[in-house]
Amino acid sequence: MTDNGSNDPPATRVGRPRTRKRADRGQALQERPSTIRDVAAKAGVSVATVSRTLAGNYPVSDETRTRVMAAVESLHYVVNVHAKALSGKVAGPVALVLKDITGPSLAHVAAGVEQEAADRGRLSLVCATRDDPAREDDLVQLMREQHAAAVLLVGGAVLDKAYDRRMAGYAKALDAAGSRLVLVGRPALAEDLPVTVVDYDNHGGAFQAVSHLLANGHRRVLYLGGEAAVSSAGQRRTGYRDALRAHGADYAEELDTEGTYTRSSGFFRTRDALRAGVEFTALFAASDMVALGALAALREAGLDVPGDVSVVGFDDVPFATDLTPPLTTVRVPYEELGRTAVRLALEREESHSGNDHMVLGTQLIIRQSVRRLSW
Amino acid sequence: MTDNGSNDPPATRVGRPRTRKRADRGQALQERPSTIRDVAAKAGVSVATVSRTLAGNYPVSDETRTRVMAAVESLHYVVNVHAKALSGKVAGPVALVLKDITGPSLAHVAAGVEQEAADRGRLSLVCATRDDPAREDDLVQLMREQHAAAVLLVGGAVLDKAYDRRMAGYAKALDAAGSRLVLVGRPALAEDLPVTVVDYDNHGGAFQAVSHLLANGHRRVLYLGGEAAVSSAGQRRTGYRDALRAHGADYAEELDTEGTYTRSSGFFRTRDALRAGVEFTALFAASDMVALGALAALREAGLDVPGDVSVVGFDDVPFATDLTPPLTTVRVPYEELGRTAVRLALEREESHSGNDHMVLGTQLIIRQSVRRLSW
DNA sequence: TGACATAGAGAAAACGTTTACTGAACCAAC
DNA sequence: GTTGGTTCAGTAAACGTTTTCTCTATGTCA
Repeated sequence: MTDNGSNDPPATRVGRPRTRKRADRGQALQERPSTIRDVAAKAGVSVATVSRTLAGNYPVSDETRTRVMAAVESLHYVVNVHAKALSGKVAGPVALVLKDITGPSLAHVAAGVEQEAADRGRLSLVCATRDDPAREDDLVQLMREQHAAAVLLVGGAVLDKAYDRRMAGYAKALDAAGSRLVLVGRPALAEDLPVTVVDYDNHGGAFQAVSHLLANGHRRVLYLGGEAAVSSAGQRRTGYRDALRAHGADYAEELDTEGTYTRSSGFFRTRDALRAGVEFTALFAASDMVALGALAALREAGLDVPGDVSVVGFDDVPFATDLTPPLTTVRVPYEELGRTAVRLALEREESHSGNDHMVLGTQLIIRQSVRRLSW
Repeated sequence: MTDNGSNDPPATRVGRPRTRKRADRGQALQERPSTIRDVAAKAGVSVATVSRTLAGNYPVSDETRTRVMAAVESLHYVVNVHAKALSGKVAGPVALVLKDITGPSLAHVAAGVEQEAADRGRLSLVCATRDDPAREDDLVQLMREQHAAAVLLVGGAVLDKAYDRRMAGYAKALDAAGSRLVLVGRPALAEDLPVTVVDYDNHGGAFQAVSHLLANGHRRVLYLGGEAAVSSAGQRRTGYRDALRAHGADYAEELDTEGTYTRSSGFFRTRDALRAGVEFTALFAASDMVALGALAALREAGLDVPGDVSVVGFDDVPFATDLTPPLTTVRVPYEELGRTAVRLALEREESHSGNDHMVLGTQLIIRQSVRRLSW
């Protein structure tokens, strides 16, 4: 025994036994992916040299480079991102949290996000909450662990009393983990928090749409609005009311309906209004899906659009132009929305400053579902 | 100097200087996310204990647990996935590579993939190639580095001569990195390779559609097919031809057209056929987008559907039921396609065996765009 | 009371990279 | 000839976890 305190001197790390399970046959059967060490061994150089050769930011002799590359090739070596990330060389992904990627507008937001992220060398993670608010919590937590550079919560916020508090929690938690919360298509929060908000002009869009109808001589405009609890629905409704007021048109309770942003809601509300004998010459649907349902109900009732009733939608879904008649609607720059969200978040990550709140404009697309009323 | 070979004994790791840049003010300003070590220090325990407390798979005294949890809470600690992955505790994500998430069918595949992946505790990465075949190479390479459990190449394969070779390369490269290539909505490869293929019955769908038209008395069916190079287009075209032959109907060159799966291609091909005086009482569009264009062209020509011309589409896009008239079309189980792809790949990852090739059936959805021809 | 299991905790190896230090070899300049 | 700068390569620390050993204390059972 020496006077060495412990019973065994810690073996130097160099010779540590690699427990690699090599397939004995030539078959690439269940072989564990090769590491930079394997490459180094095969090329007869150190791991540092391999790393530097691959990074290409350090002088390496031609001869060494050739040997390393050959080894990489023959071993099918591919760098392990986790190890790379651990030593601080990998930028975090962009995480997209939405209700359901299947909706036409959300898909466009997703496309914009993916594009901008890819252009900036980031990966995109997407997760659907499927309308389960509890899942939003889980997903934010998950993305925090993933060290996402930005976590985008897109659309469909239900503004209950806990909403602001919940978002504040997300913002702080994500900030502490080094990532940024981005609210897309949701209103800004009251409190001053580490959060980026990219929204679009719901009020203005509705105002434009209704103004267009009023300018065409309509006085009684049925409004098929969204649910009060959904953030965008409130703004669109206010846009509707403000437009009426601004043009001195009649407001009537019976014209101002509320329901979900779905086709069936549009269908039944329109049918109910017709059956109840509510009078209207035009109809503004708070989403194109709702407009779709309304068109079906009007058709069923034997009414012509725009002959008997004029219709304006909201969203400009891709097939709006293929409906009968082609639908006049409010275009929302969904793709731009996604792109902007990513851009703002990543710019802030780089420069630690920048714009935190942006509201994109909407545009009325005039097609053939509105008729000029002449008395 | 002692006889120690090196000039400095390597300091024991315990006391290594942590270069943590602590914000001096109370503000959580630019503070680096806290690690398990910080938690351990704050709780006055070892990192091992913290890890075990959080994993919950090892006995820990109540008192210790409380202290650890308090530290976790106050430091906003969140585990670092990269470190976790490095020590082998994280399952790889599912990677989805597609042309453009905006297309209605691809969005549904993506939704299916995301759902199945989430149900199995995996994340979903999505990347768009934007029709740039070179990007496919890059993305496969990227996903290999990400250690994705499965890499799904979805739809839109251009079958040039290099296609099989390219896929073979992907399959082998991914396999060597421990992940699985899955071809979704693409035909199987000739060679025996580590690849999973999930396709749907393009031939059968087209056969059904055309048979339906023939059964309704139509003899001359204009076919608006896809580009020969696209994998699904060839199969659908063969389905069209086989149905004609099976029912003893006429085949005519002028009826068998080729173009892209786009609305405008459908529009112009239909218009051209009408202008050229090609005779047909029915029309089969190889995609609903093409059908949309065809409907527009027919409307423009003052022809009624299905009064003058019957129309069948392919895909069953969500709004097919809202067209005028509601479109009879072939439904493809896109969501199921995505789910199955993920399922097969992950089952294979677990059990190292399982089904490698699956073809999902299609279904003819009869609506109101086909009229029975009576002579 | 001794043998032995068990609960609870710590030290340190291992995961696969990148990179800050070193160091050797070579060359140019004084 | 020393000095000093380049070029190229190796050693080992660092990244943040998990987990295998160890070890101590505290039982329990005969």
